[in-house]
Amino acid sequence: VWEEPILHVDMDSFFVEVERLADPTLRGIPVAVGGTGPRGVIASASYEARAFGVRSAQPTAMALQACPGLRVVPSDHGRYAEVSIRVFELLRSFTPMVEGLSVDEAFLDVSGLRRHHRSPVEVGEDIRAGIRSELGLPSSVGVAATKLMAKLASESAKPDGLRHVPRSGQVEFLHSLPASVLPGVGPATQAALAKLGVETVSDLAQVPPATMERSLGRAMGRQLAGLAAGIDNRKVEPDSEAKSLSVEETFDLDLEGVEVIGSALLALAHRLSVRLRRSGLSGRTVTLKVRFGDFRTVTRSRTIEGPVDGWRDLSRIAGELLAELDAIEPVRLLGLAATTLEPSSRPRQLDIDSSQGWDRVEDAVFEVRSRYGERAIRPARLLDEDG
DNA sequence: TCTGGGGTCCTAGGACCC
DNA sequence: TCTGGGGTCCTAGGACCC
Repeated sequence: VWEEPILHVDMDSFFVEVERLADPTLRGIPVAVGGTGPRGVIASASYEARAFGVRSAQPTAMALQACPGLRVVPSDHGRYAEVSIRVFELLRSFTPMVEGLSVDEAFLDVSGLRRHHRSPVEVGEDIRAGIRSELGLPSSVGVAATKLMAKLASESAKPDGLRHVPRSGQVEFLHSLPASVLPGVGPATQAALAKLGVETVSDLAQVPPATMERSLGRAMGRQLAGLAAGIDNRKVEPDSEAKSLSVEETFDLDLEGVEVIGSALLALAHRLSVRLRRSGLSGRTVTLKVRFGDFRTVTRSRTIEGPVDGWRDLSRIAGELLAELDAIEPVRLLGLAATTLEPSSRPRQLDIDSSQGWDRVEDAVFEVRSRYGERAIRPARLLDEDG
């Protein structure tokens, strides 16, 4: 039986490397992928750019200050999604026990591969070689006994490397690290931990679990107490169903005026509807998100009896939720989410119903769009905006 | 330099039911 | 007349992750 059967596979600077496949002049220089507008942020930075302090989630303007020669490439998520599908196909050709964490990251349980491989490390090297030869992309792999250790191992293997953390050495490896490496420990939790005098994982291991639960909450306290002690029983769970679908947009300039805001909301409803229908899903809960000029952010949601996936319904509910807010200007961001998802059945109604005519129109519109692209047909209100 | 977009999970309060 | 405990659902906000 293999002692360390968990692999964490993580693509290196994924968006940047996909862009480099298409444009080799981007190799060997500081490059970042992200928003190029006035409010853009960096999504992925090359290692050459990281040497200048460029980081993901950093405002693009700030990245350019830090690294004046930086090439910033606008992101193309459709293409990254296509490459991601090929990466996951390759991973699943090794084992079905693949749990995706994002477009460029996955856990694998390779326990079942003992007949064909000498060790989990050999599986990891085969995976890296496959991603390199079939897709032309670099990746890093962590091999360990648990998810936590495998993830930390891949992190320390980057870029383009593999690290194996044997079960016997894992506590020592873990305790030397800052507490912020643990999953769920971000800025707020870090500050709470600092009040308890905790900086490293070994500090954390000294704190009584009851104290942790009191200052961090029940779930987080329990989880961290366990992880610090090296206990991580989380299994690799092959992919589960989506719980929400959402779209949002930050505008280059804050929106003012109900007409303008209404049009923007309609555009979002339309985008969300397309994504729901492509996924064959409908939502029973619609959530409107509004970020104001001062960055204050509020959400308003409504759960309804029958699920919706059409832009007319989404737009109407979003408009009603918007009307419930008193001061709505200026608007920096609008977002729309569908949750409490269920598969769309969309049975044909035989009786005459006021919604039927519109359902048929939406079906026809959907058909044309899926054949000619999203922009082929849009609500008339959107035409003067971008088309 | 000024803060993206797409997600997941947790908490807490209130409504409602048994 | 006053007071239960538990479970589920809904809403809003927040932390976190990539």
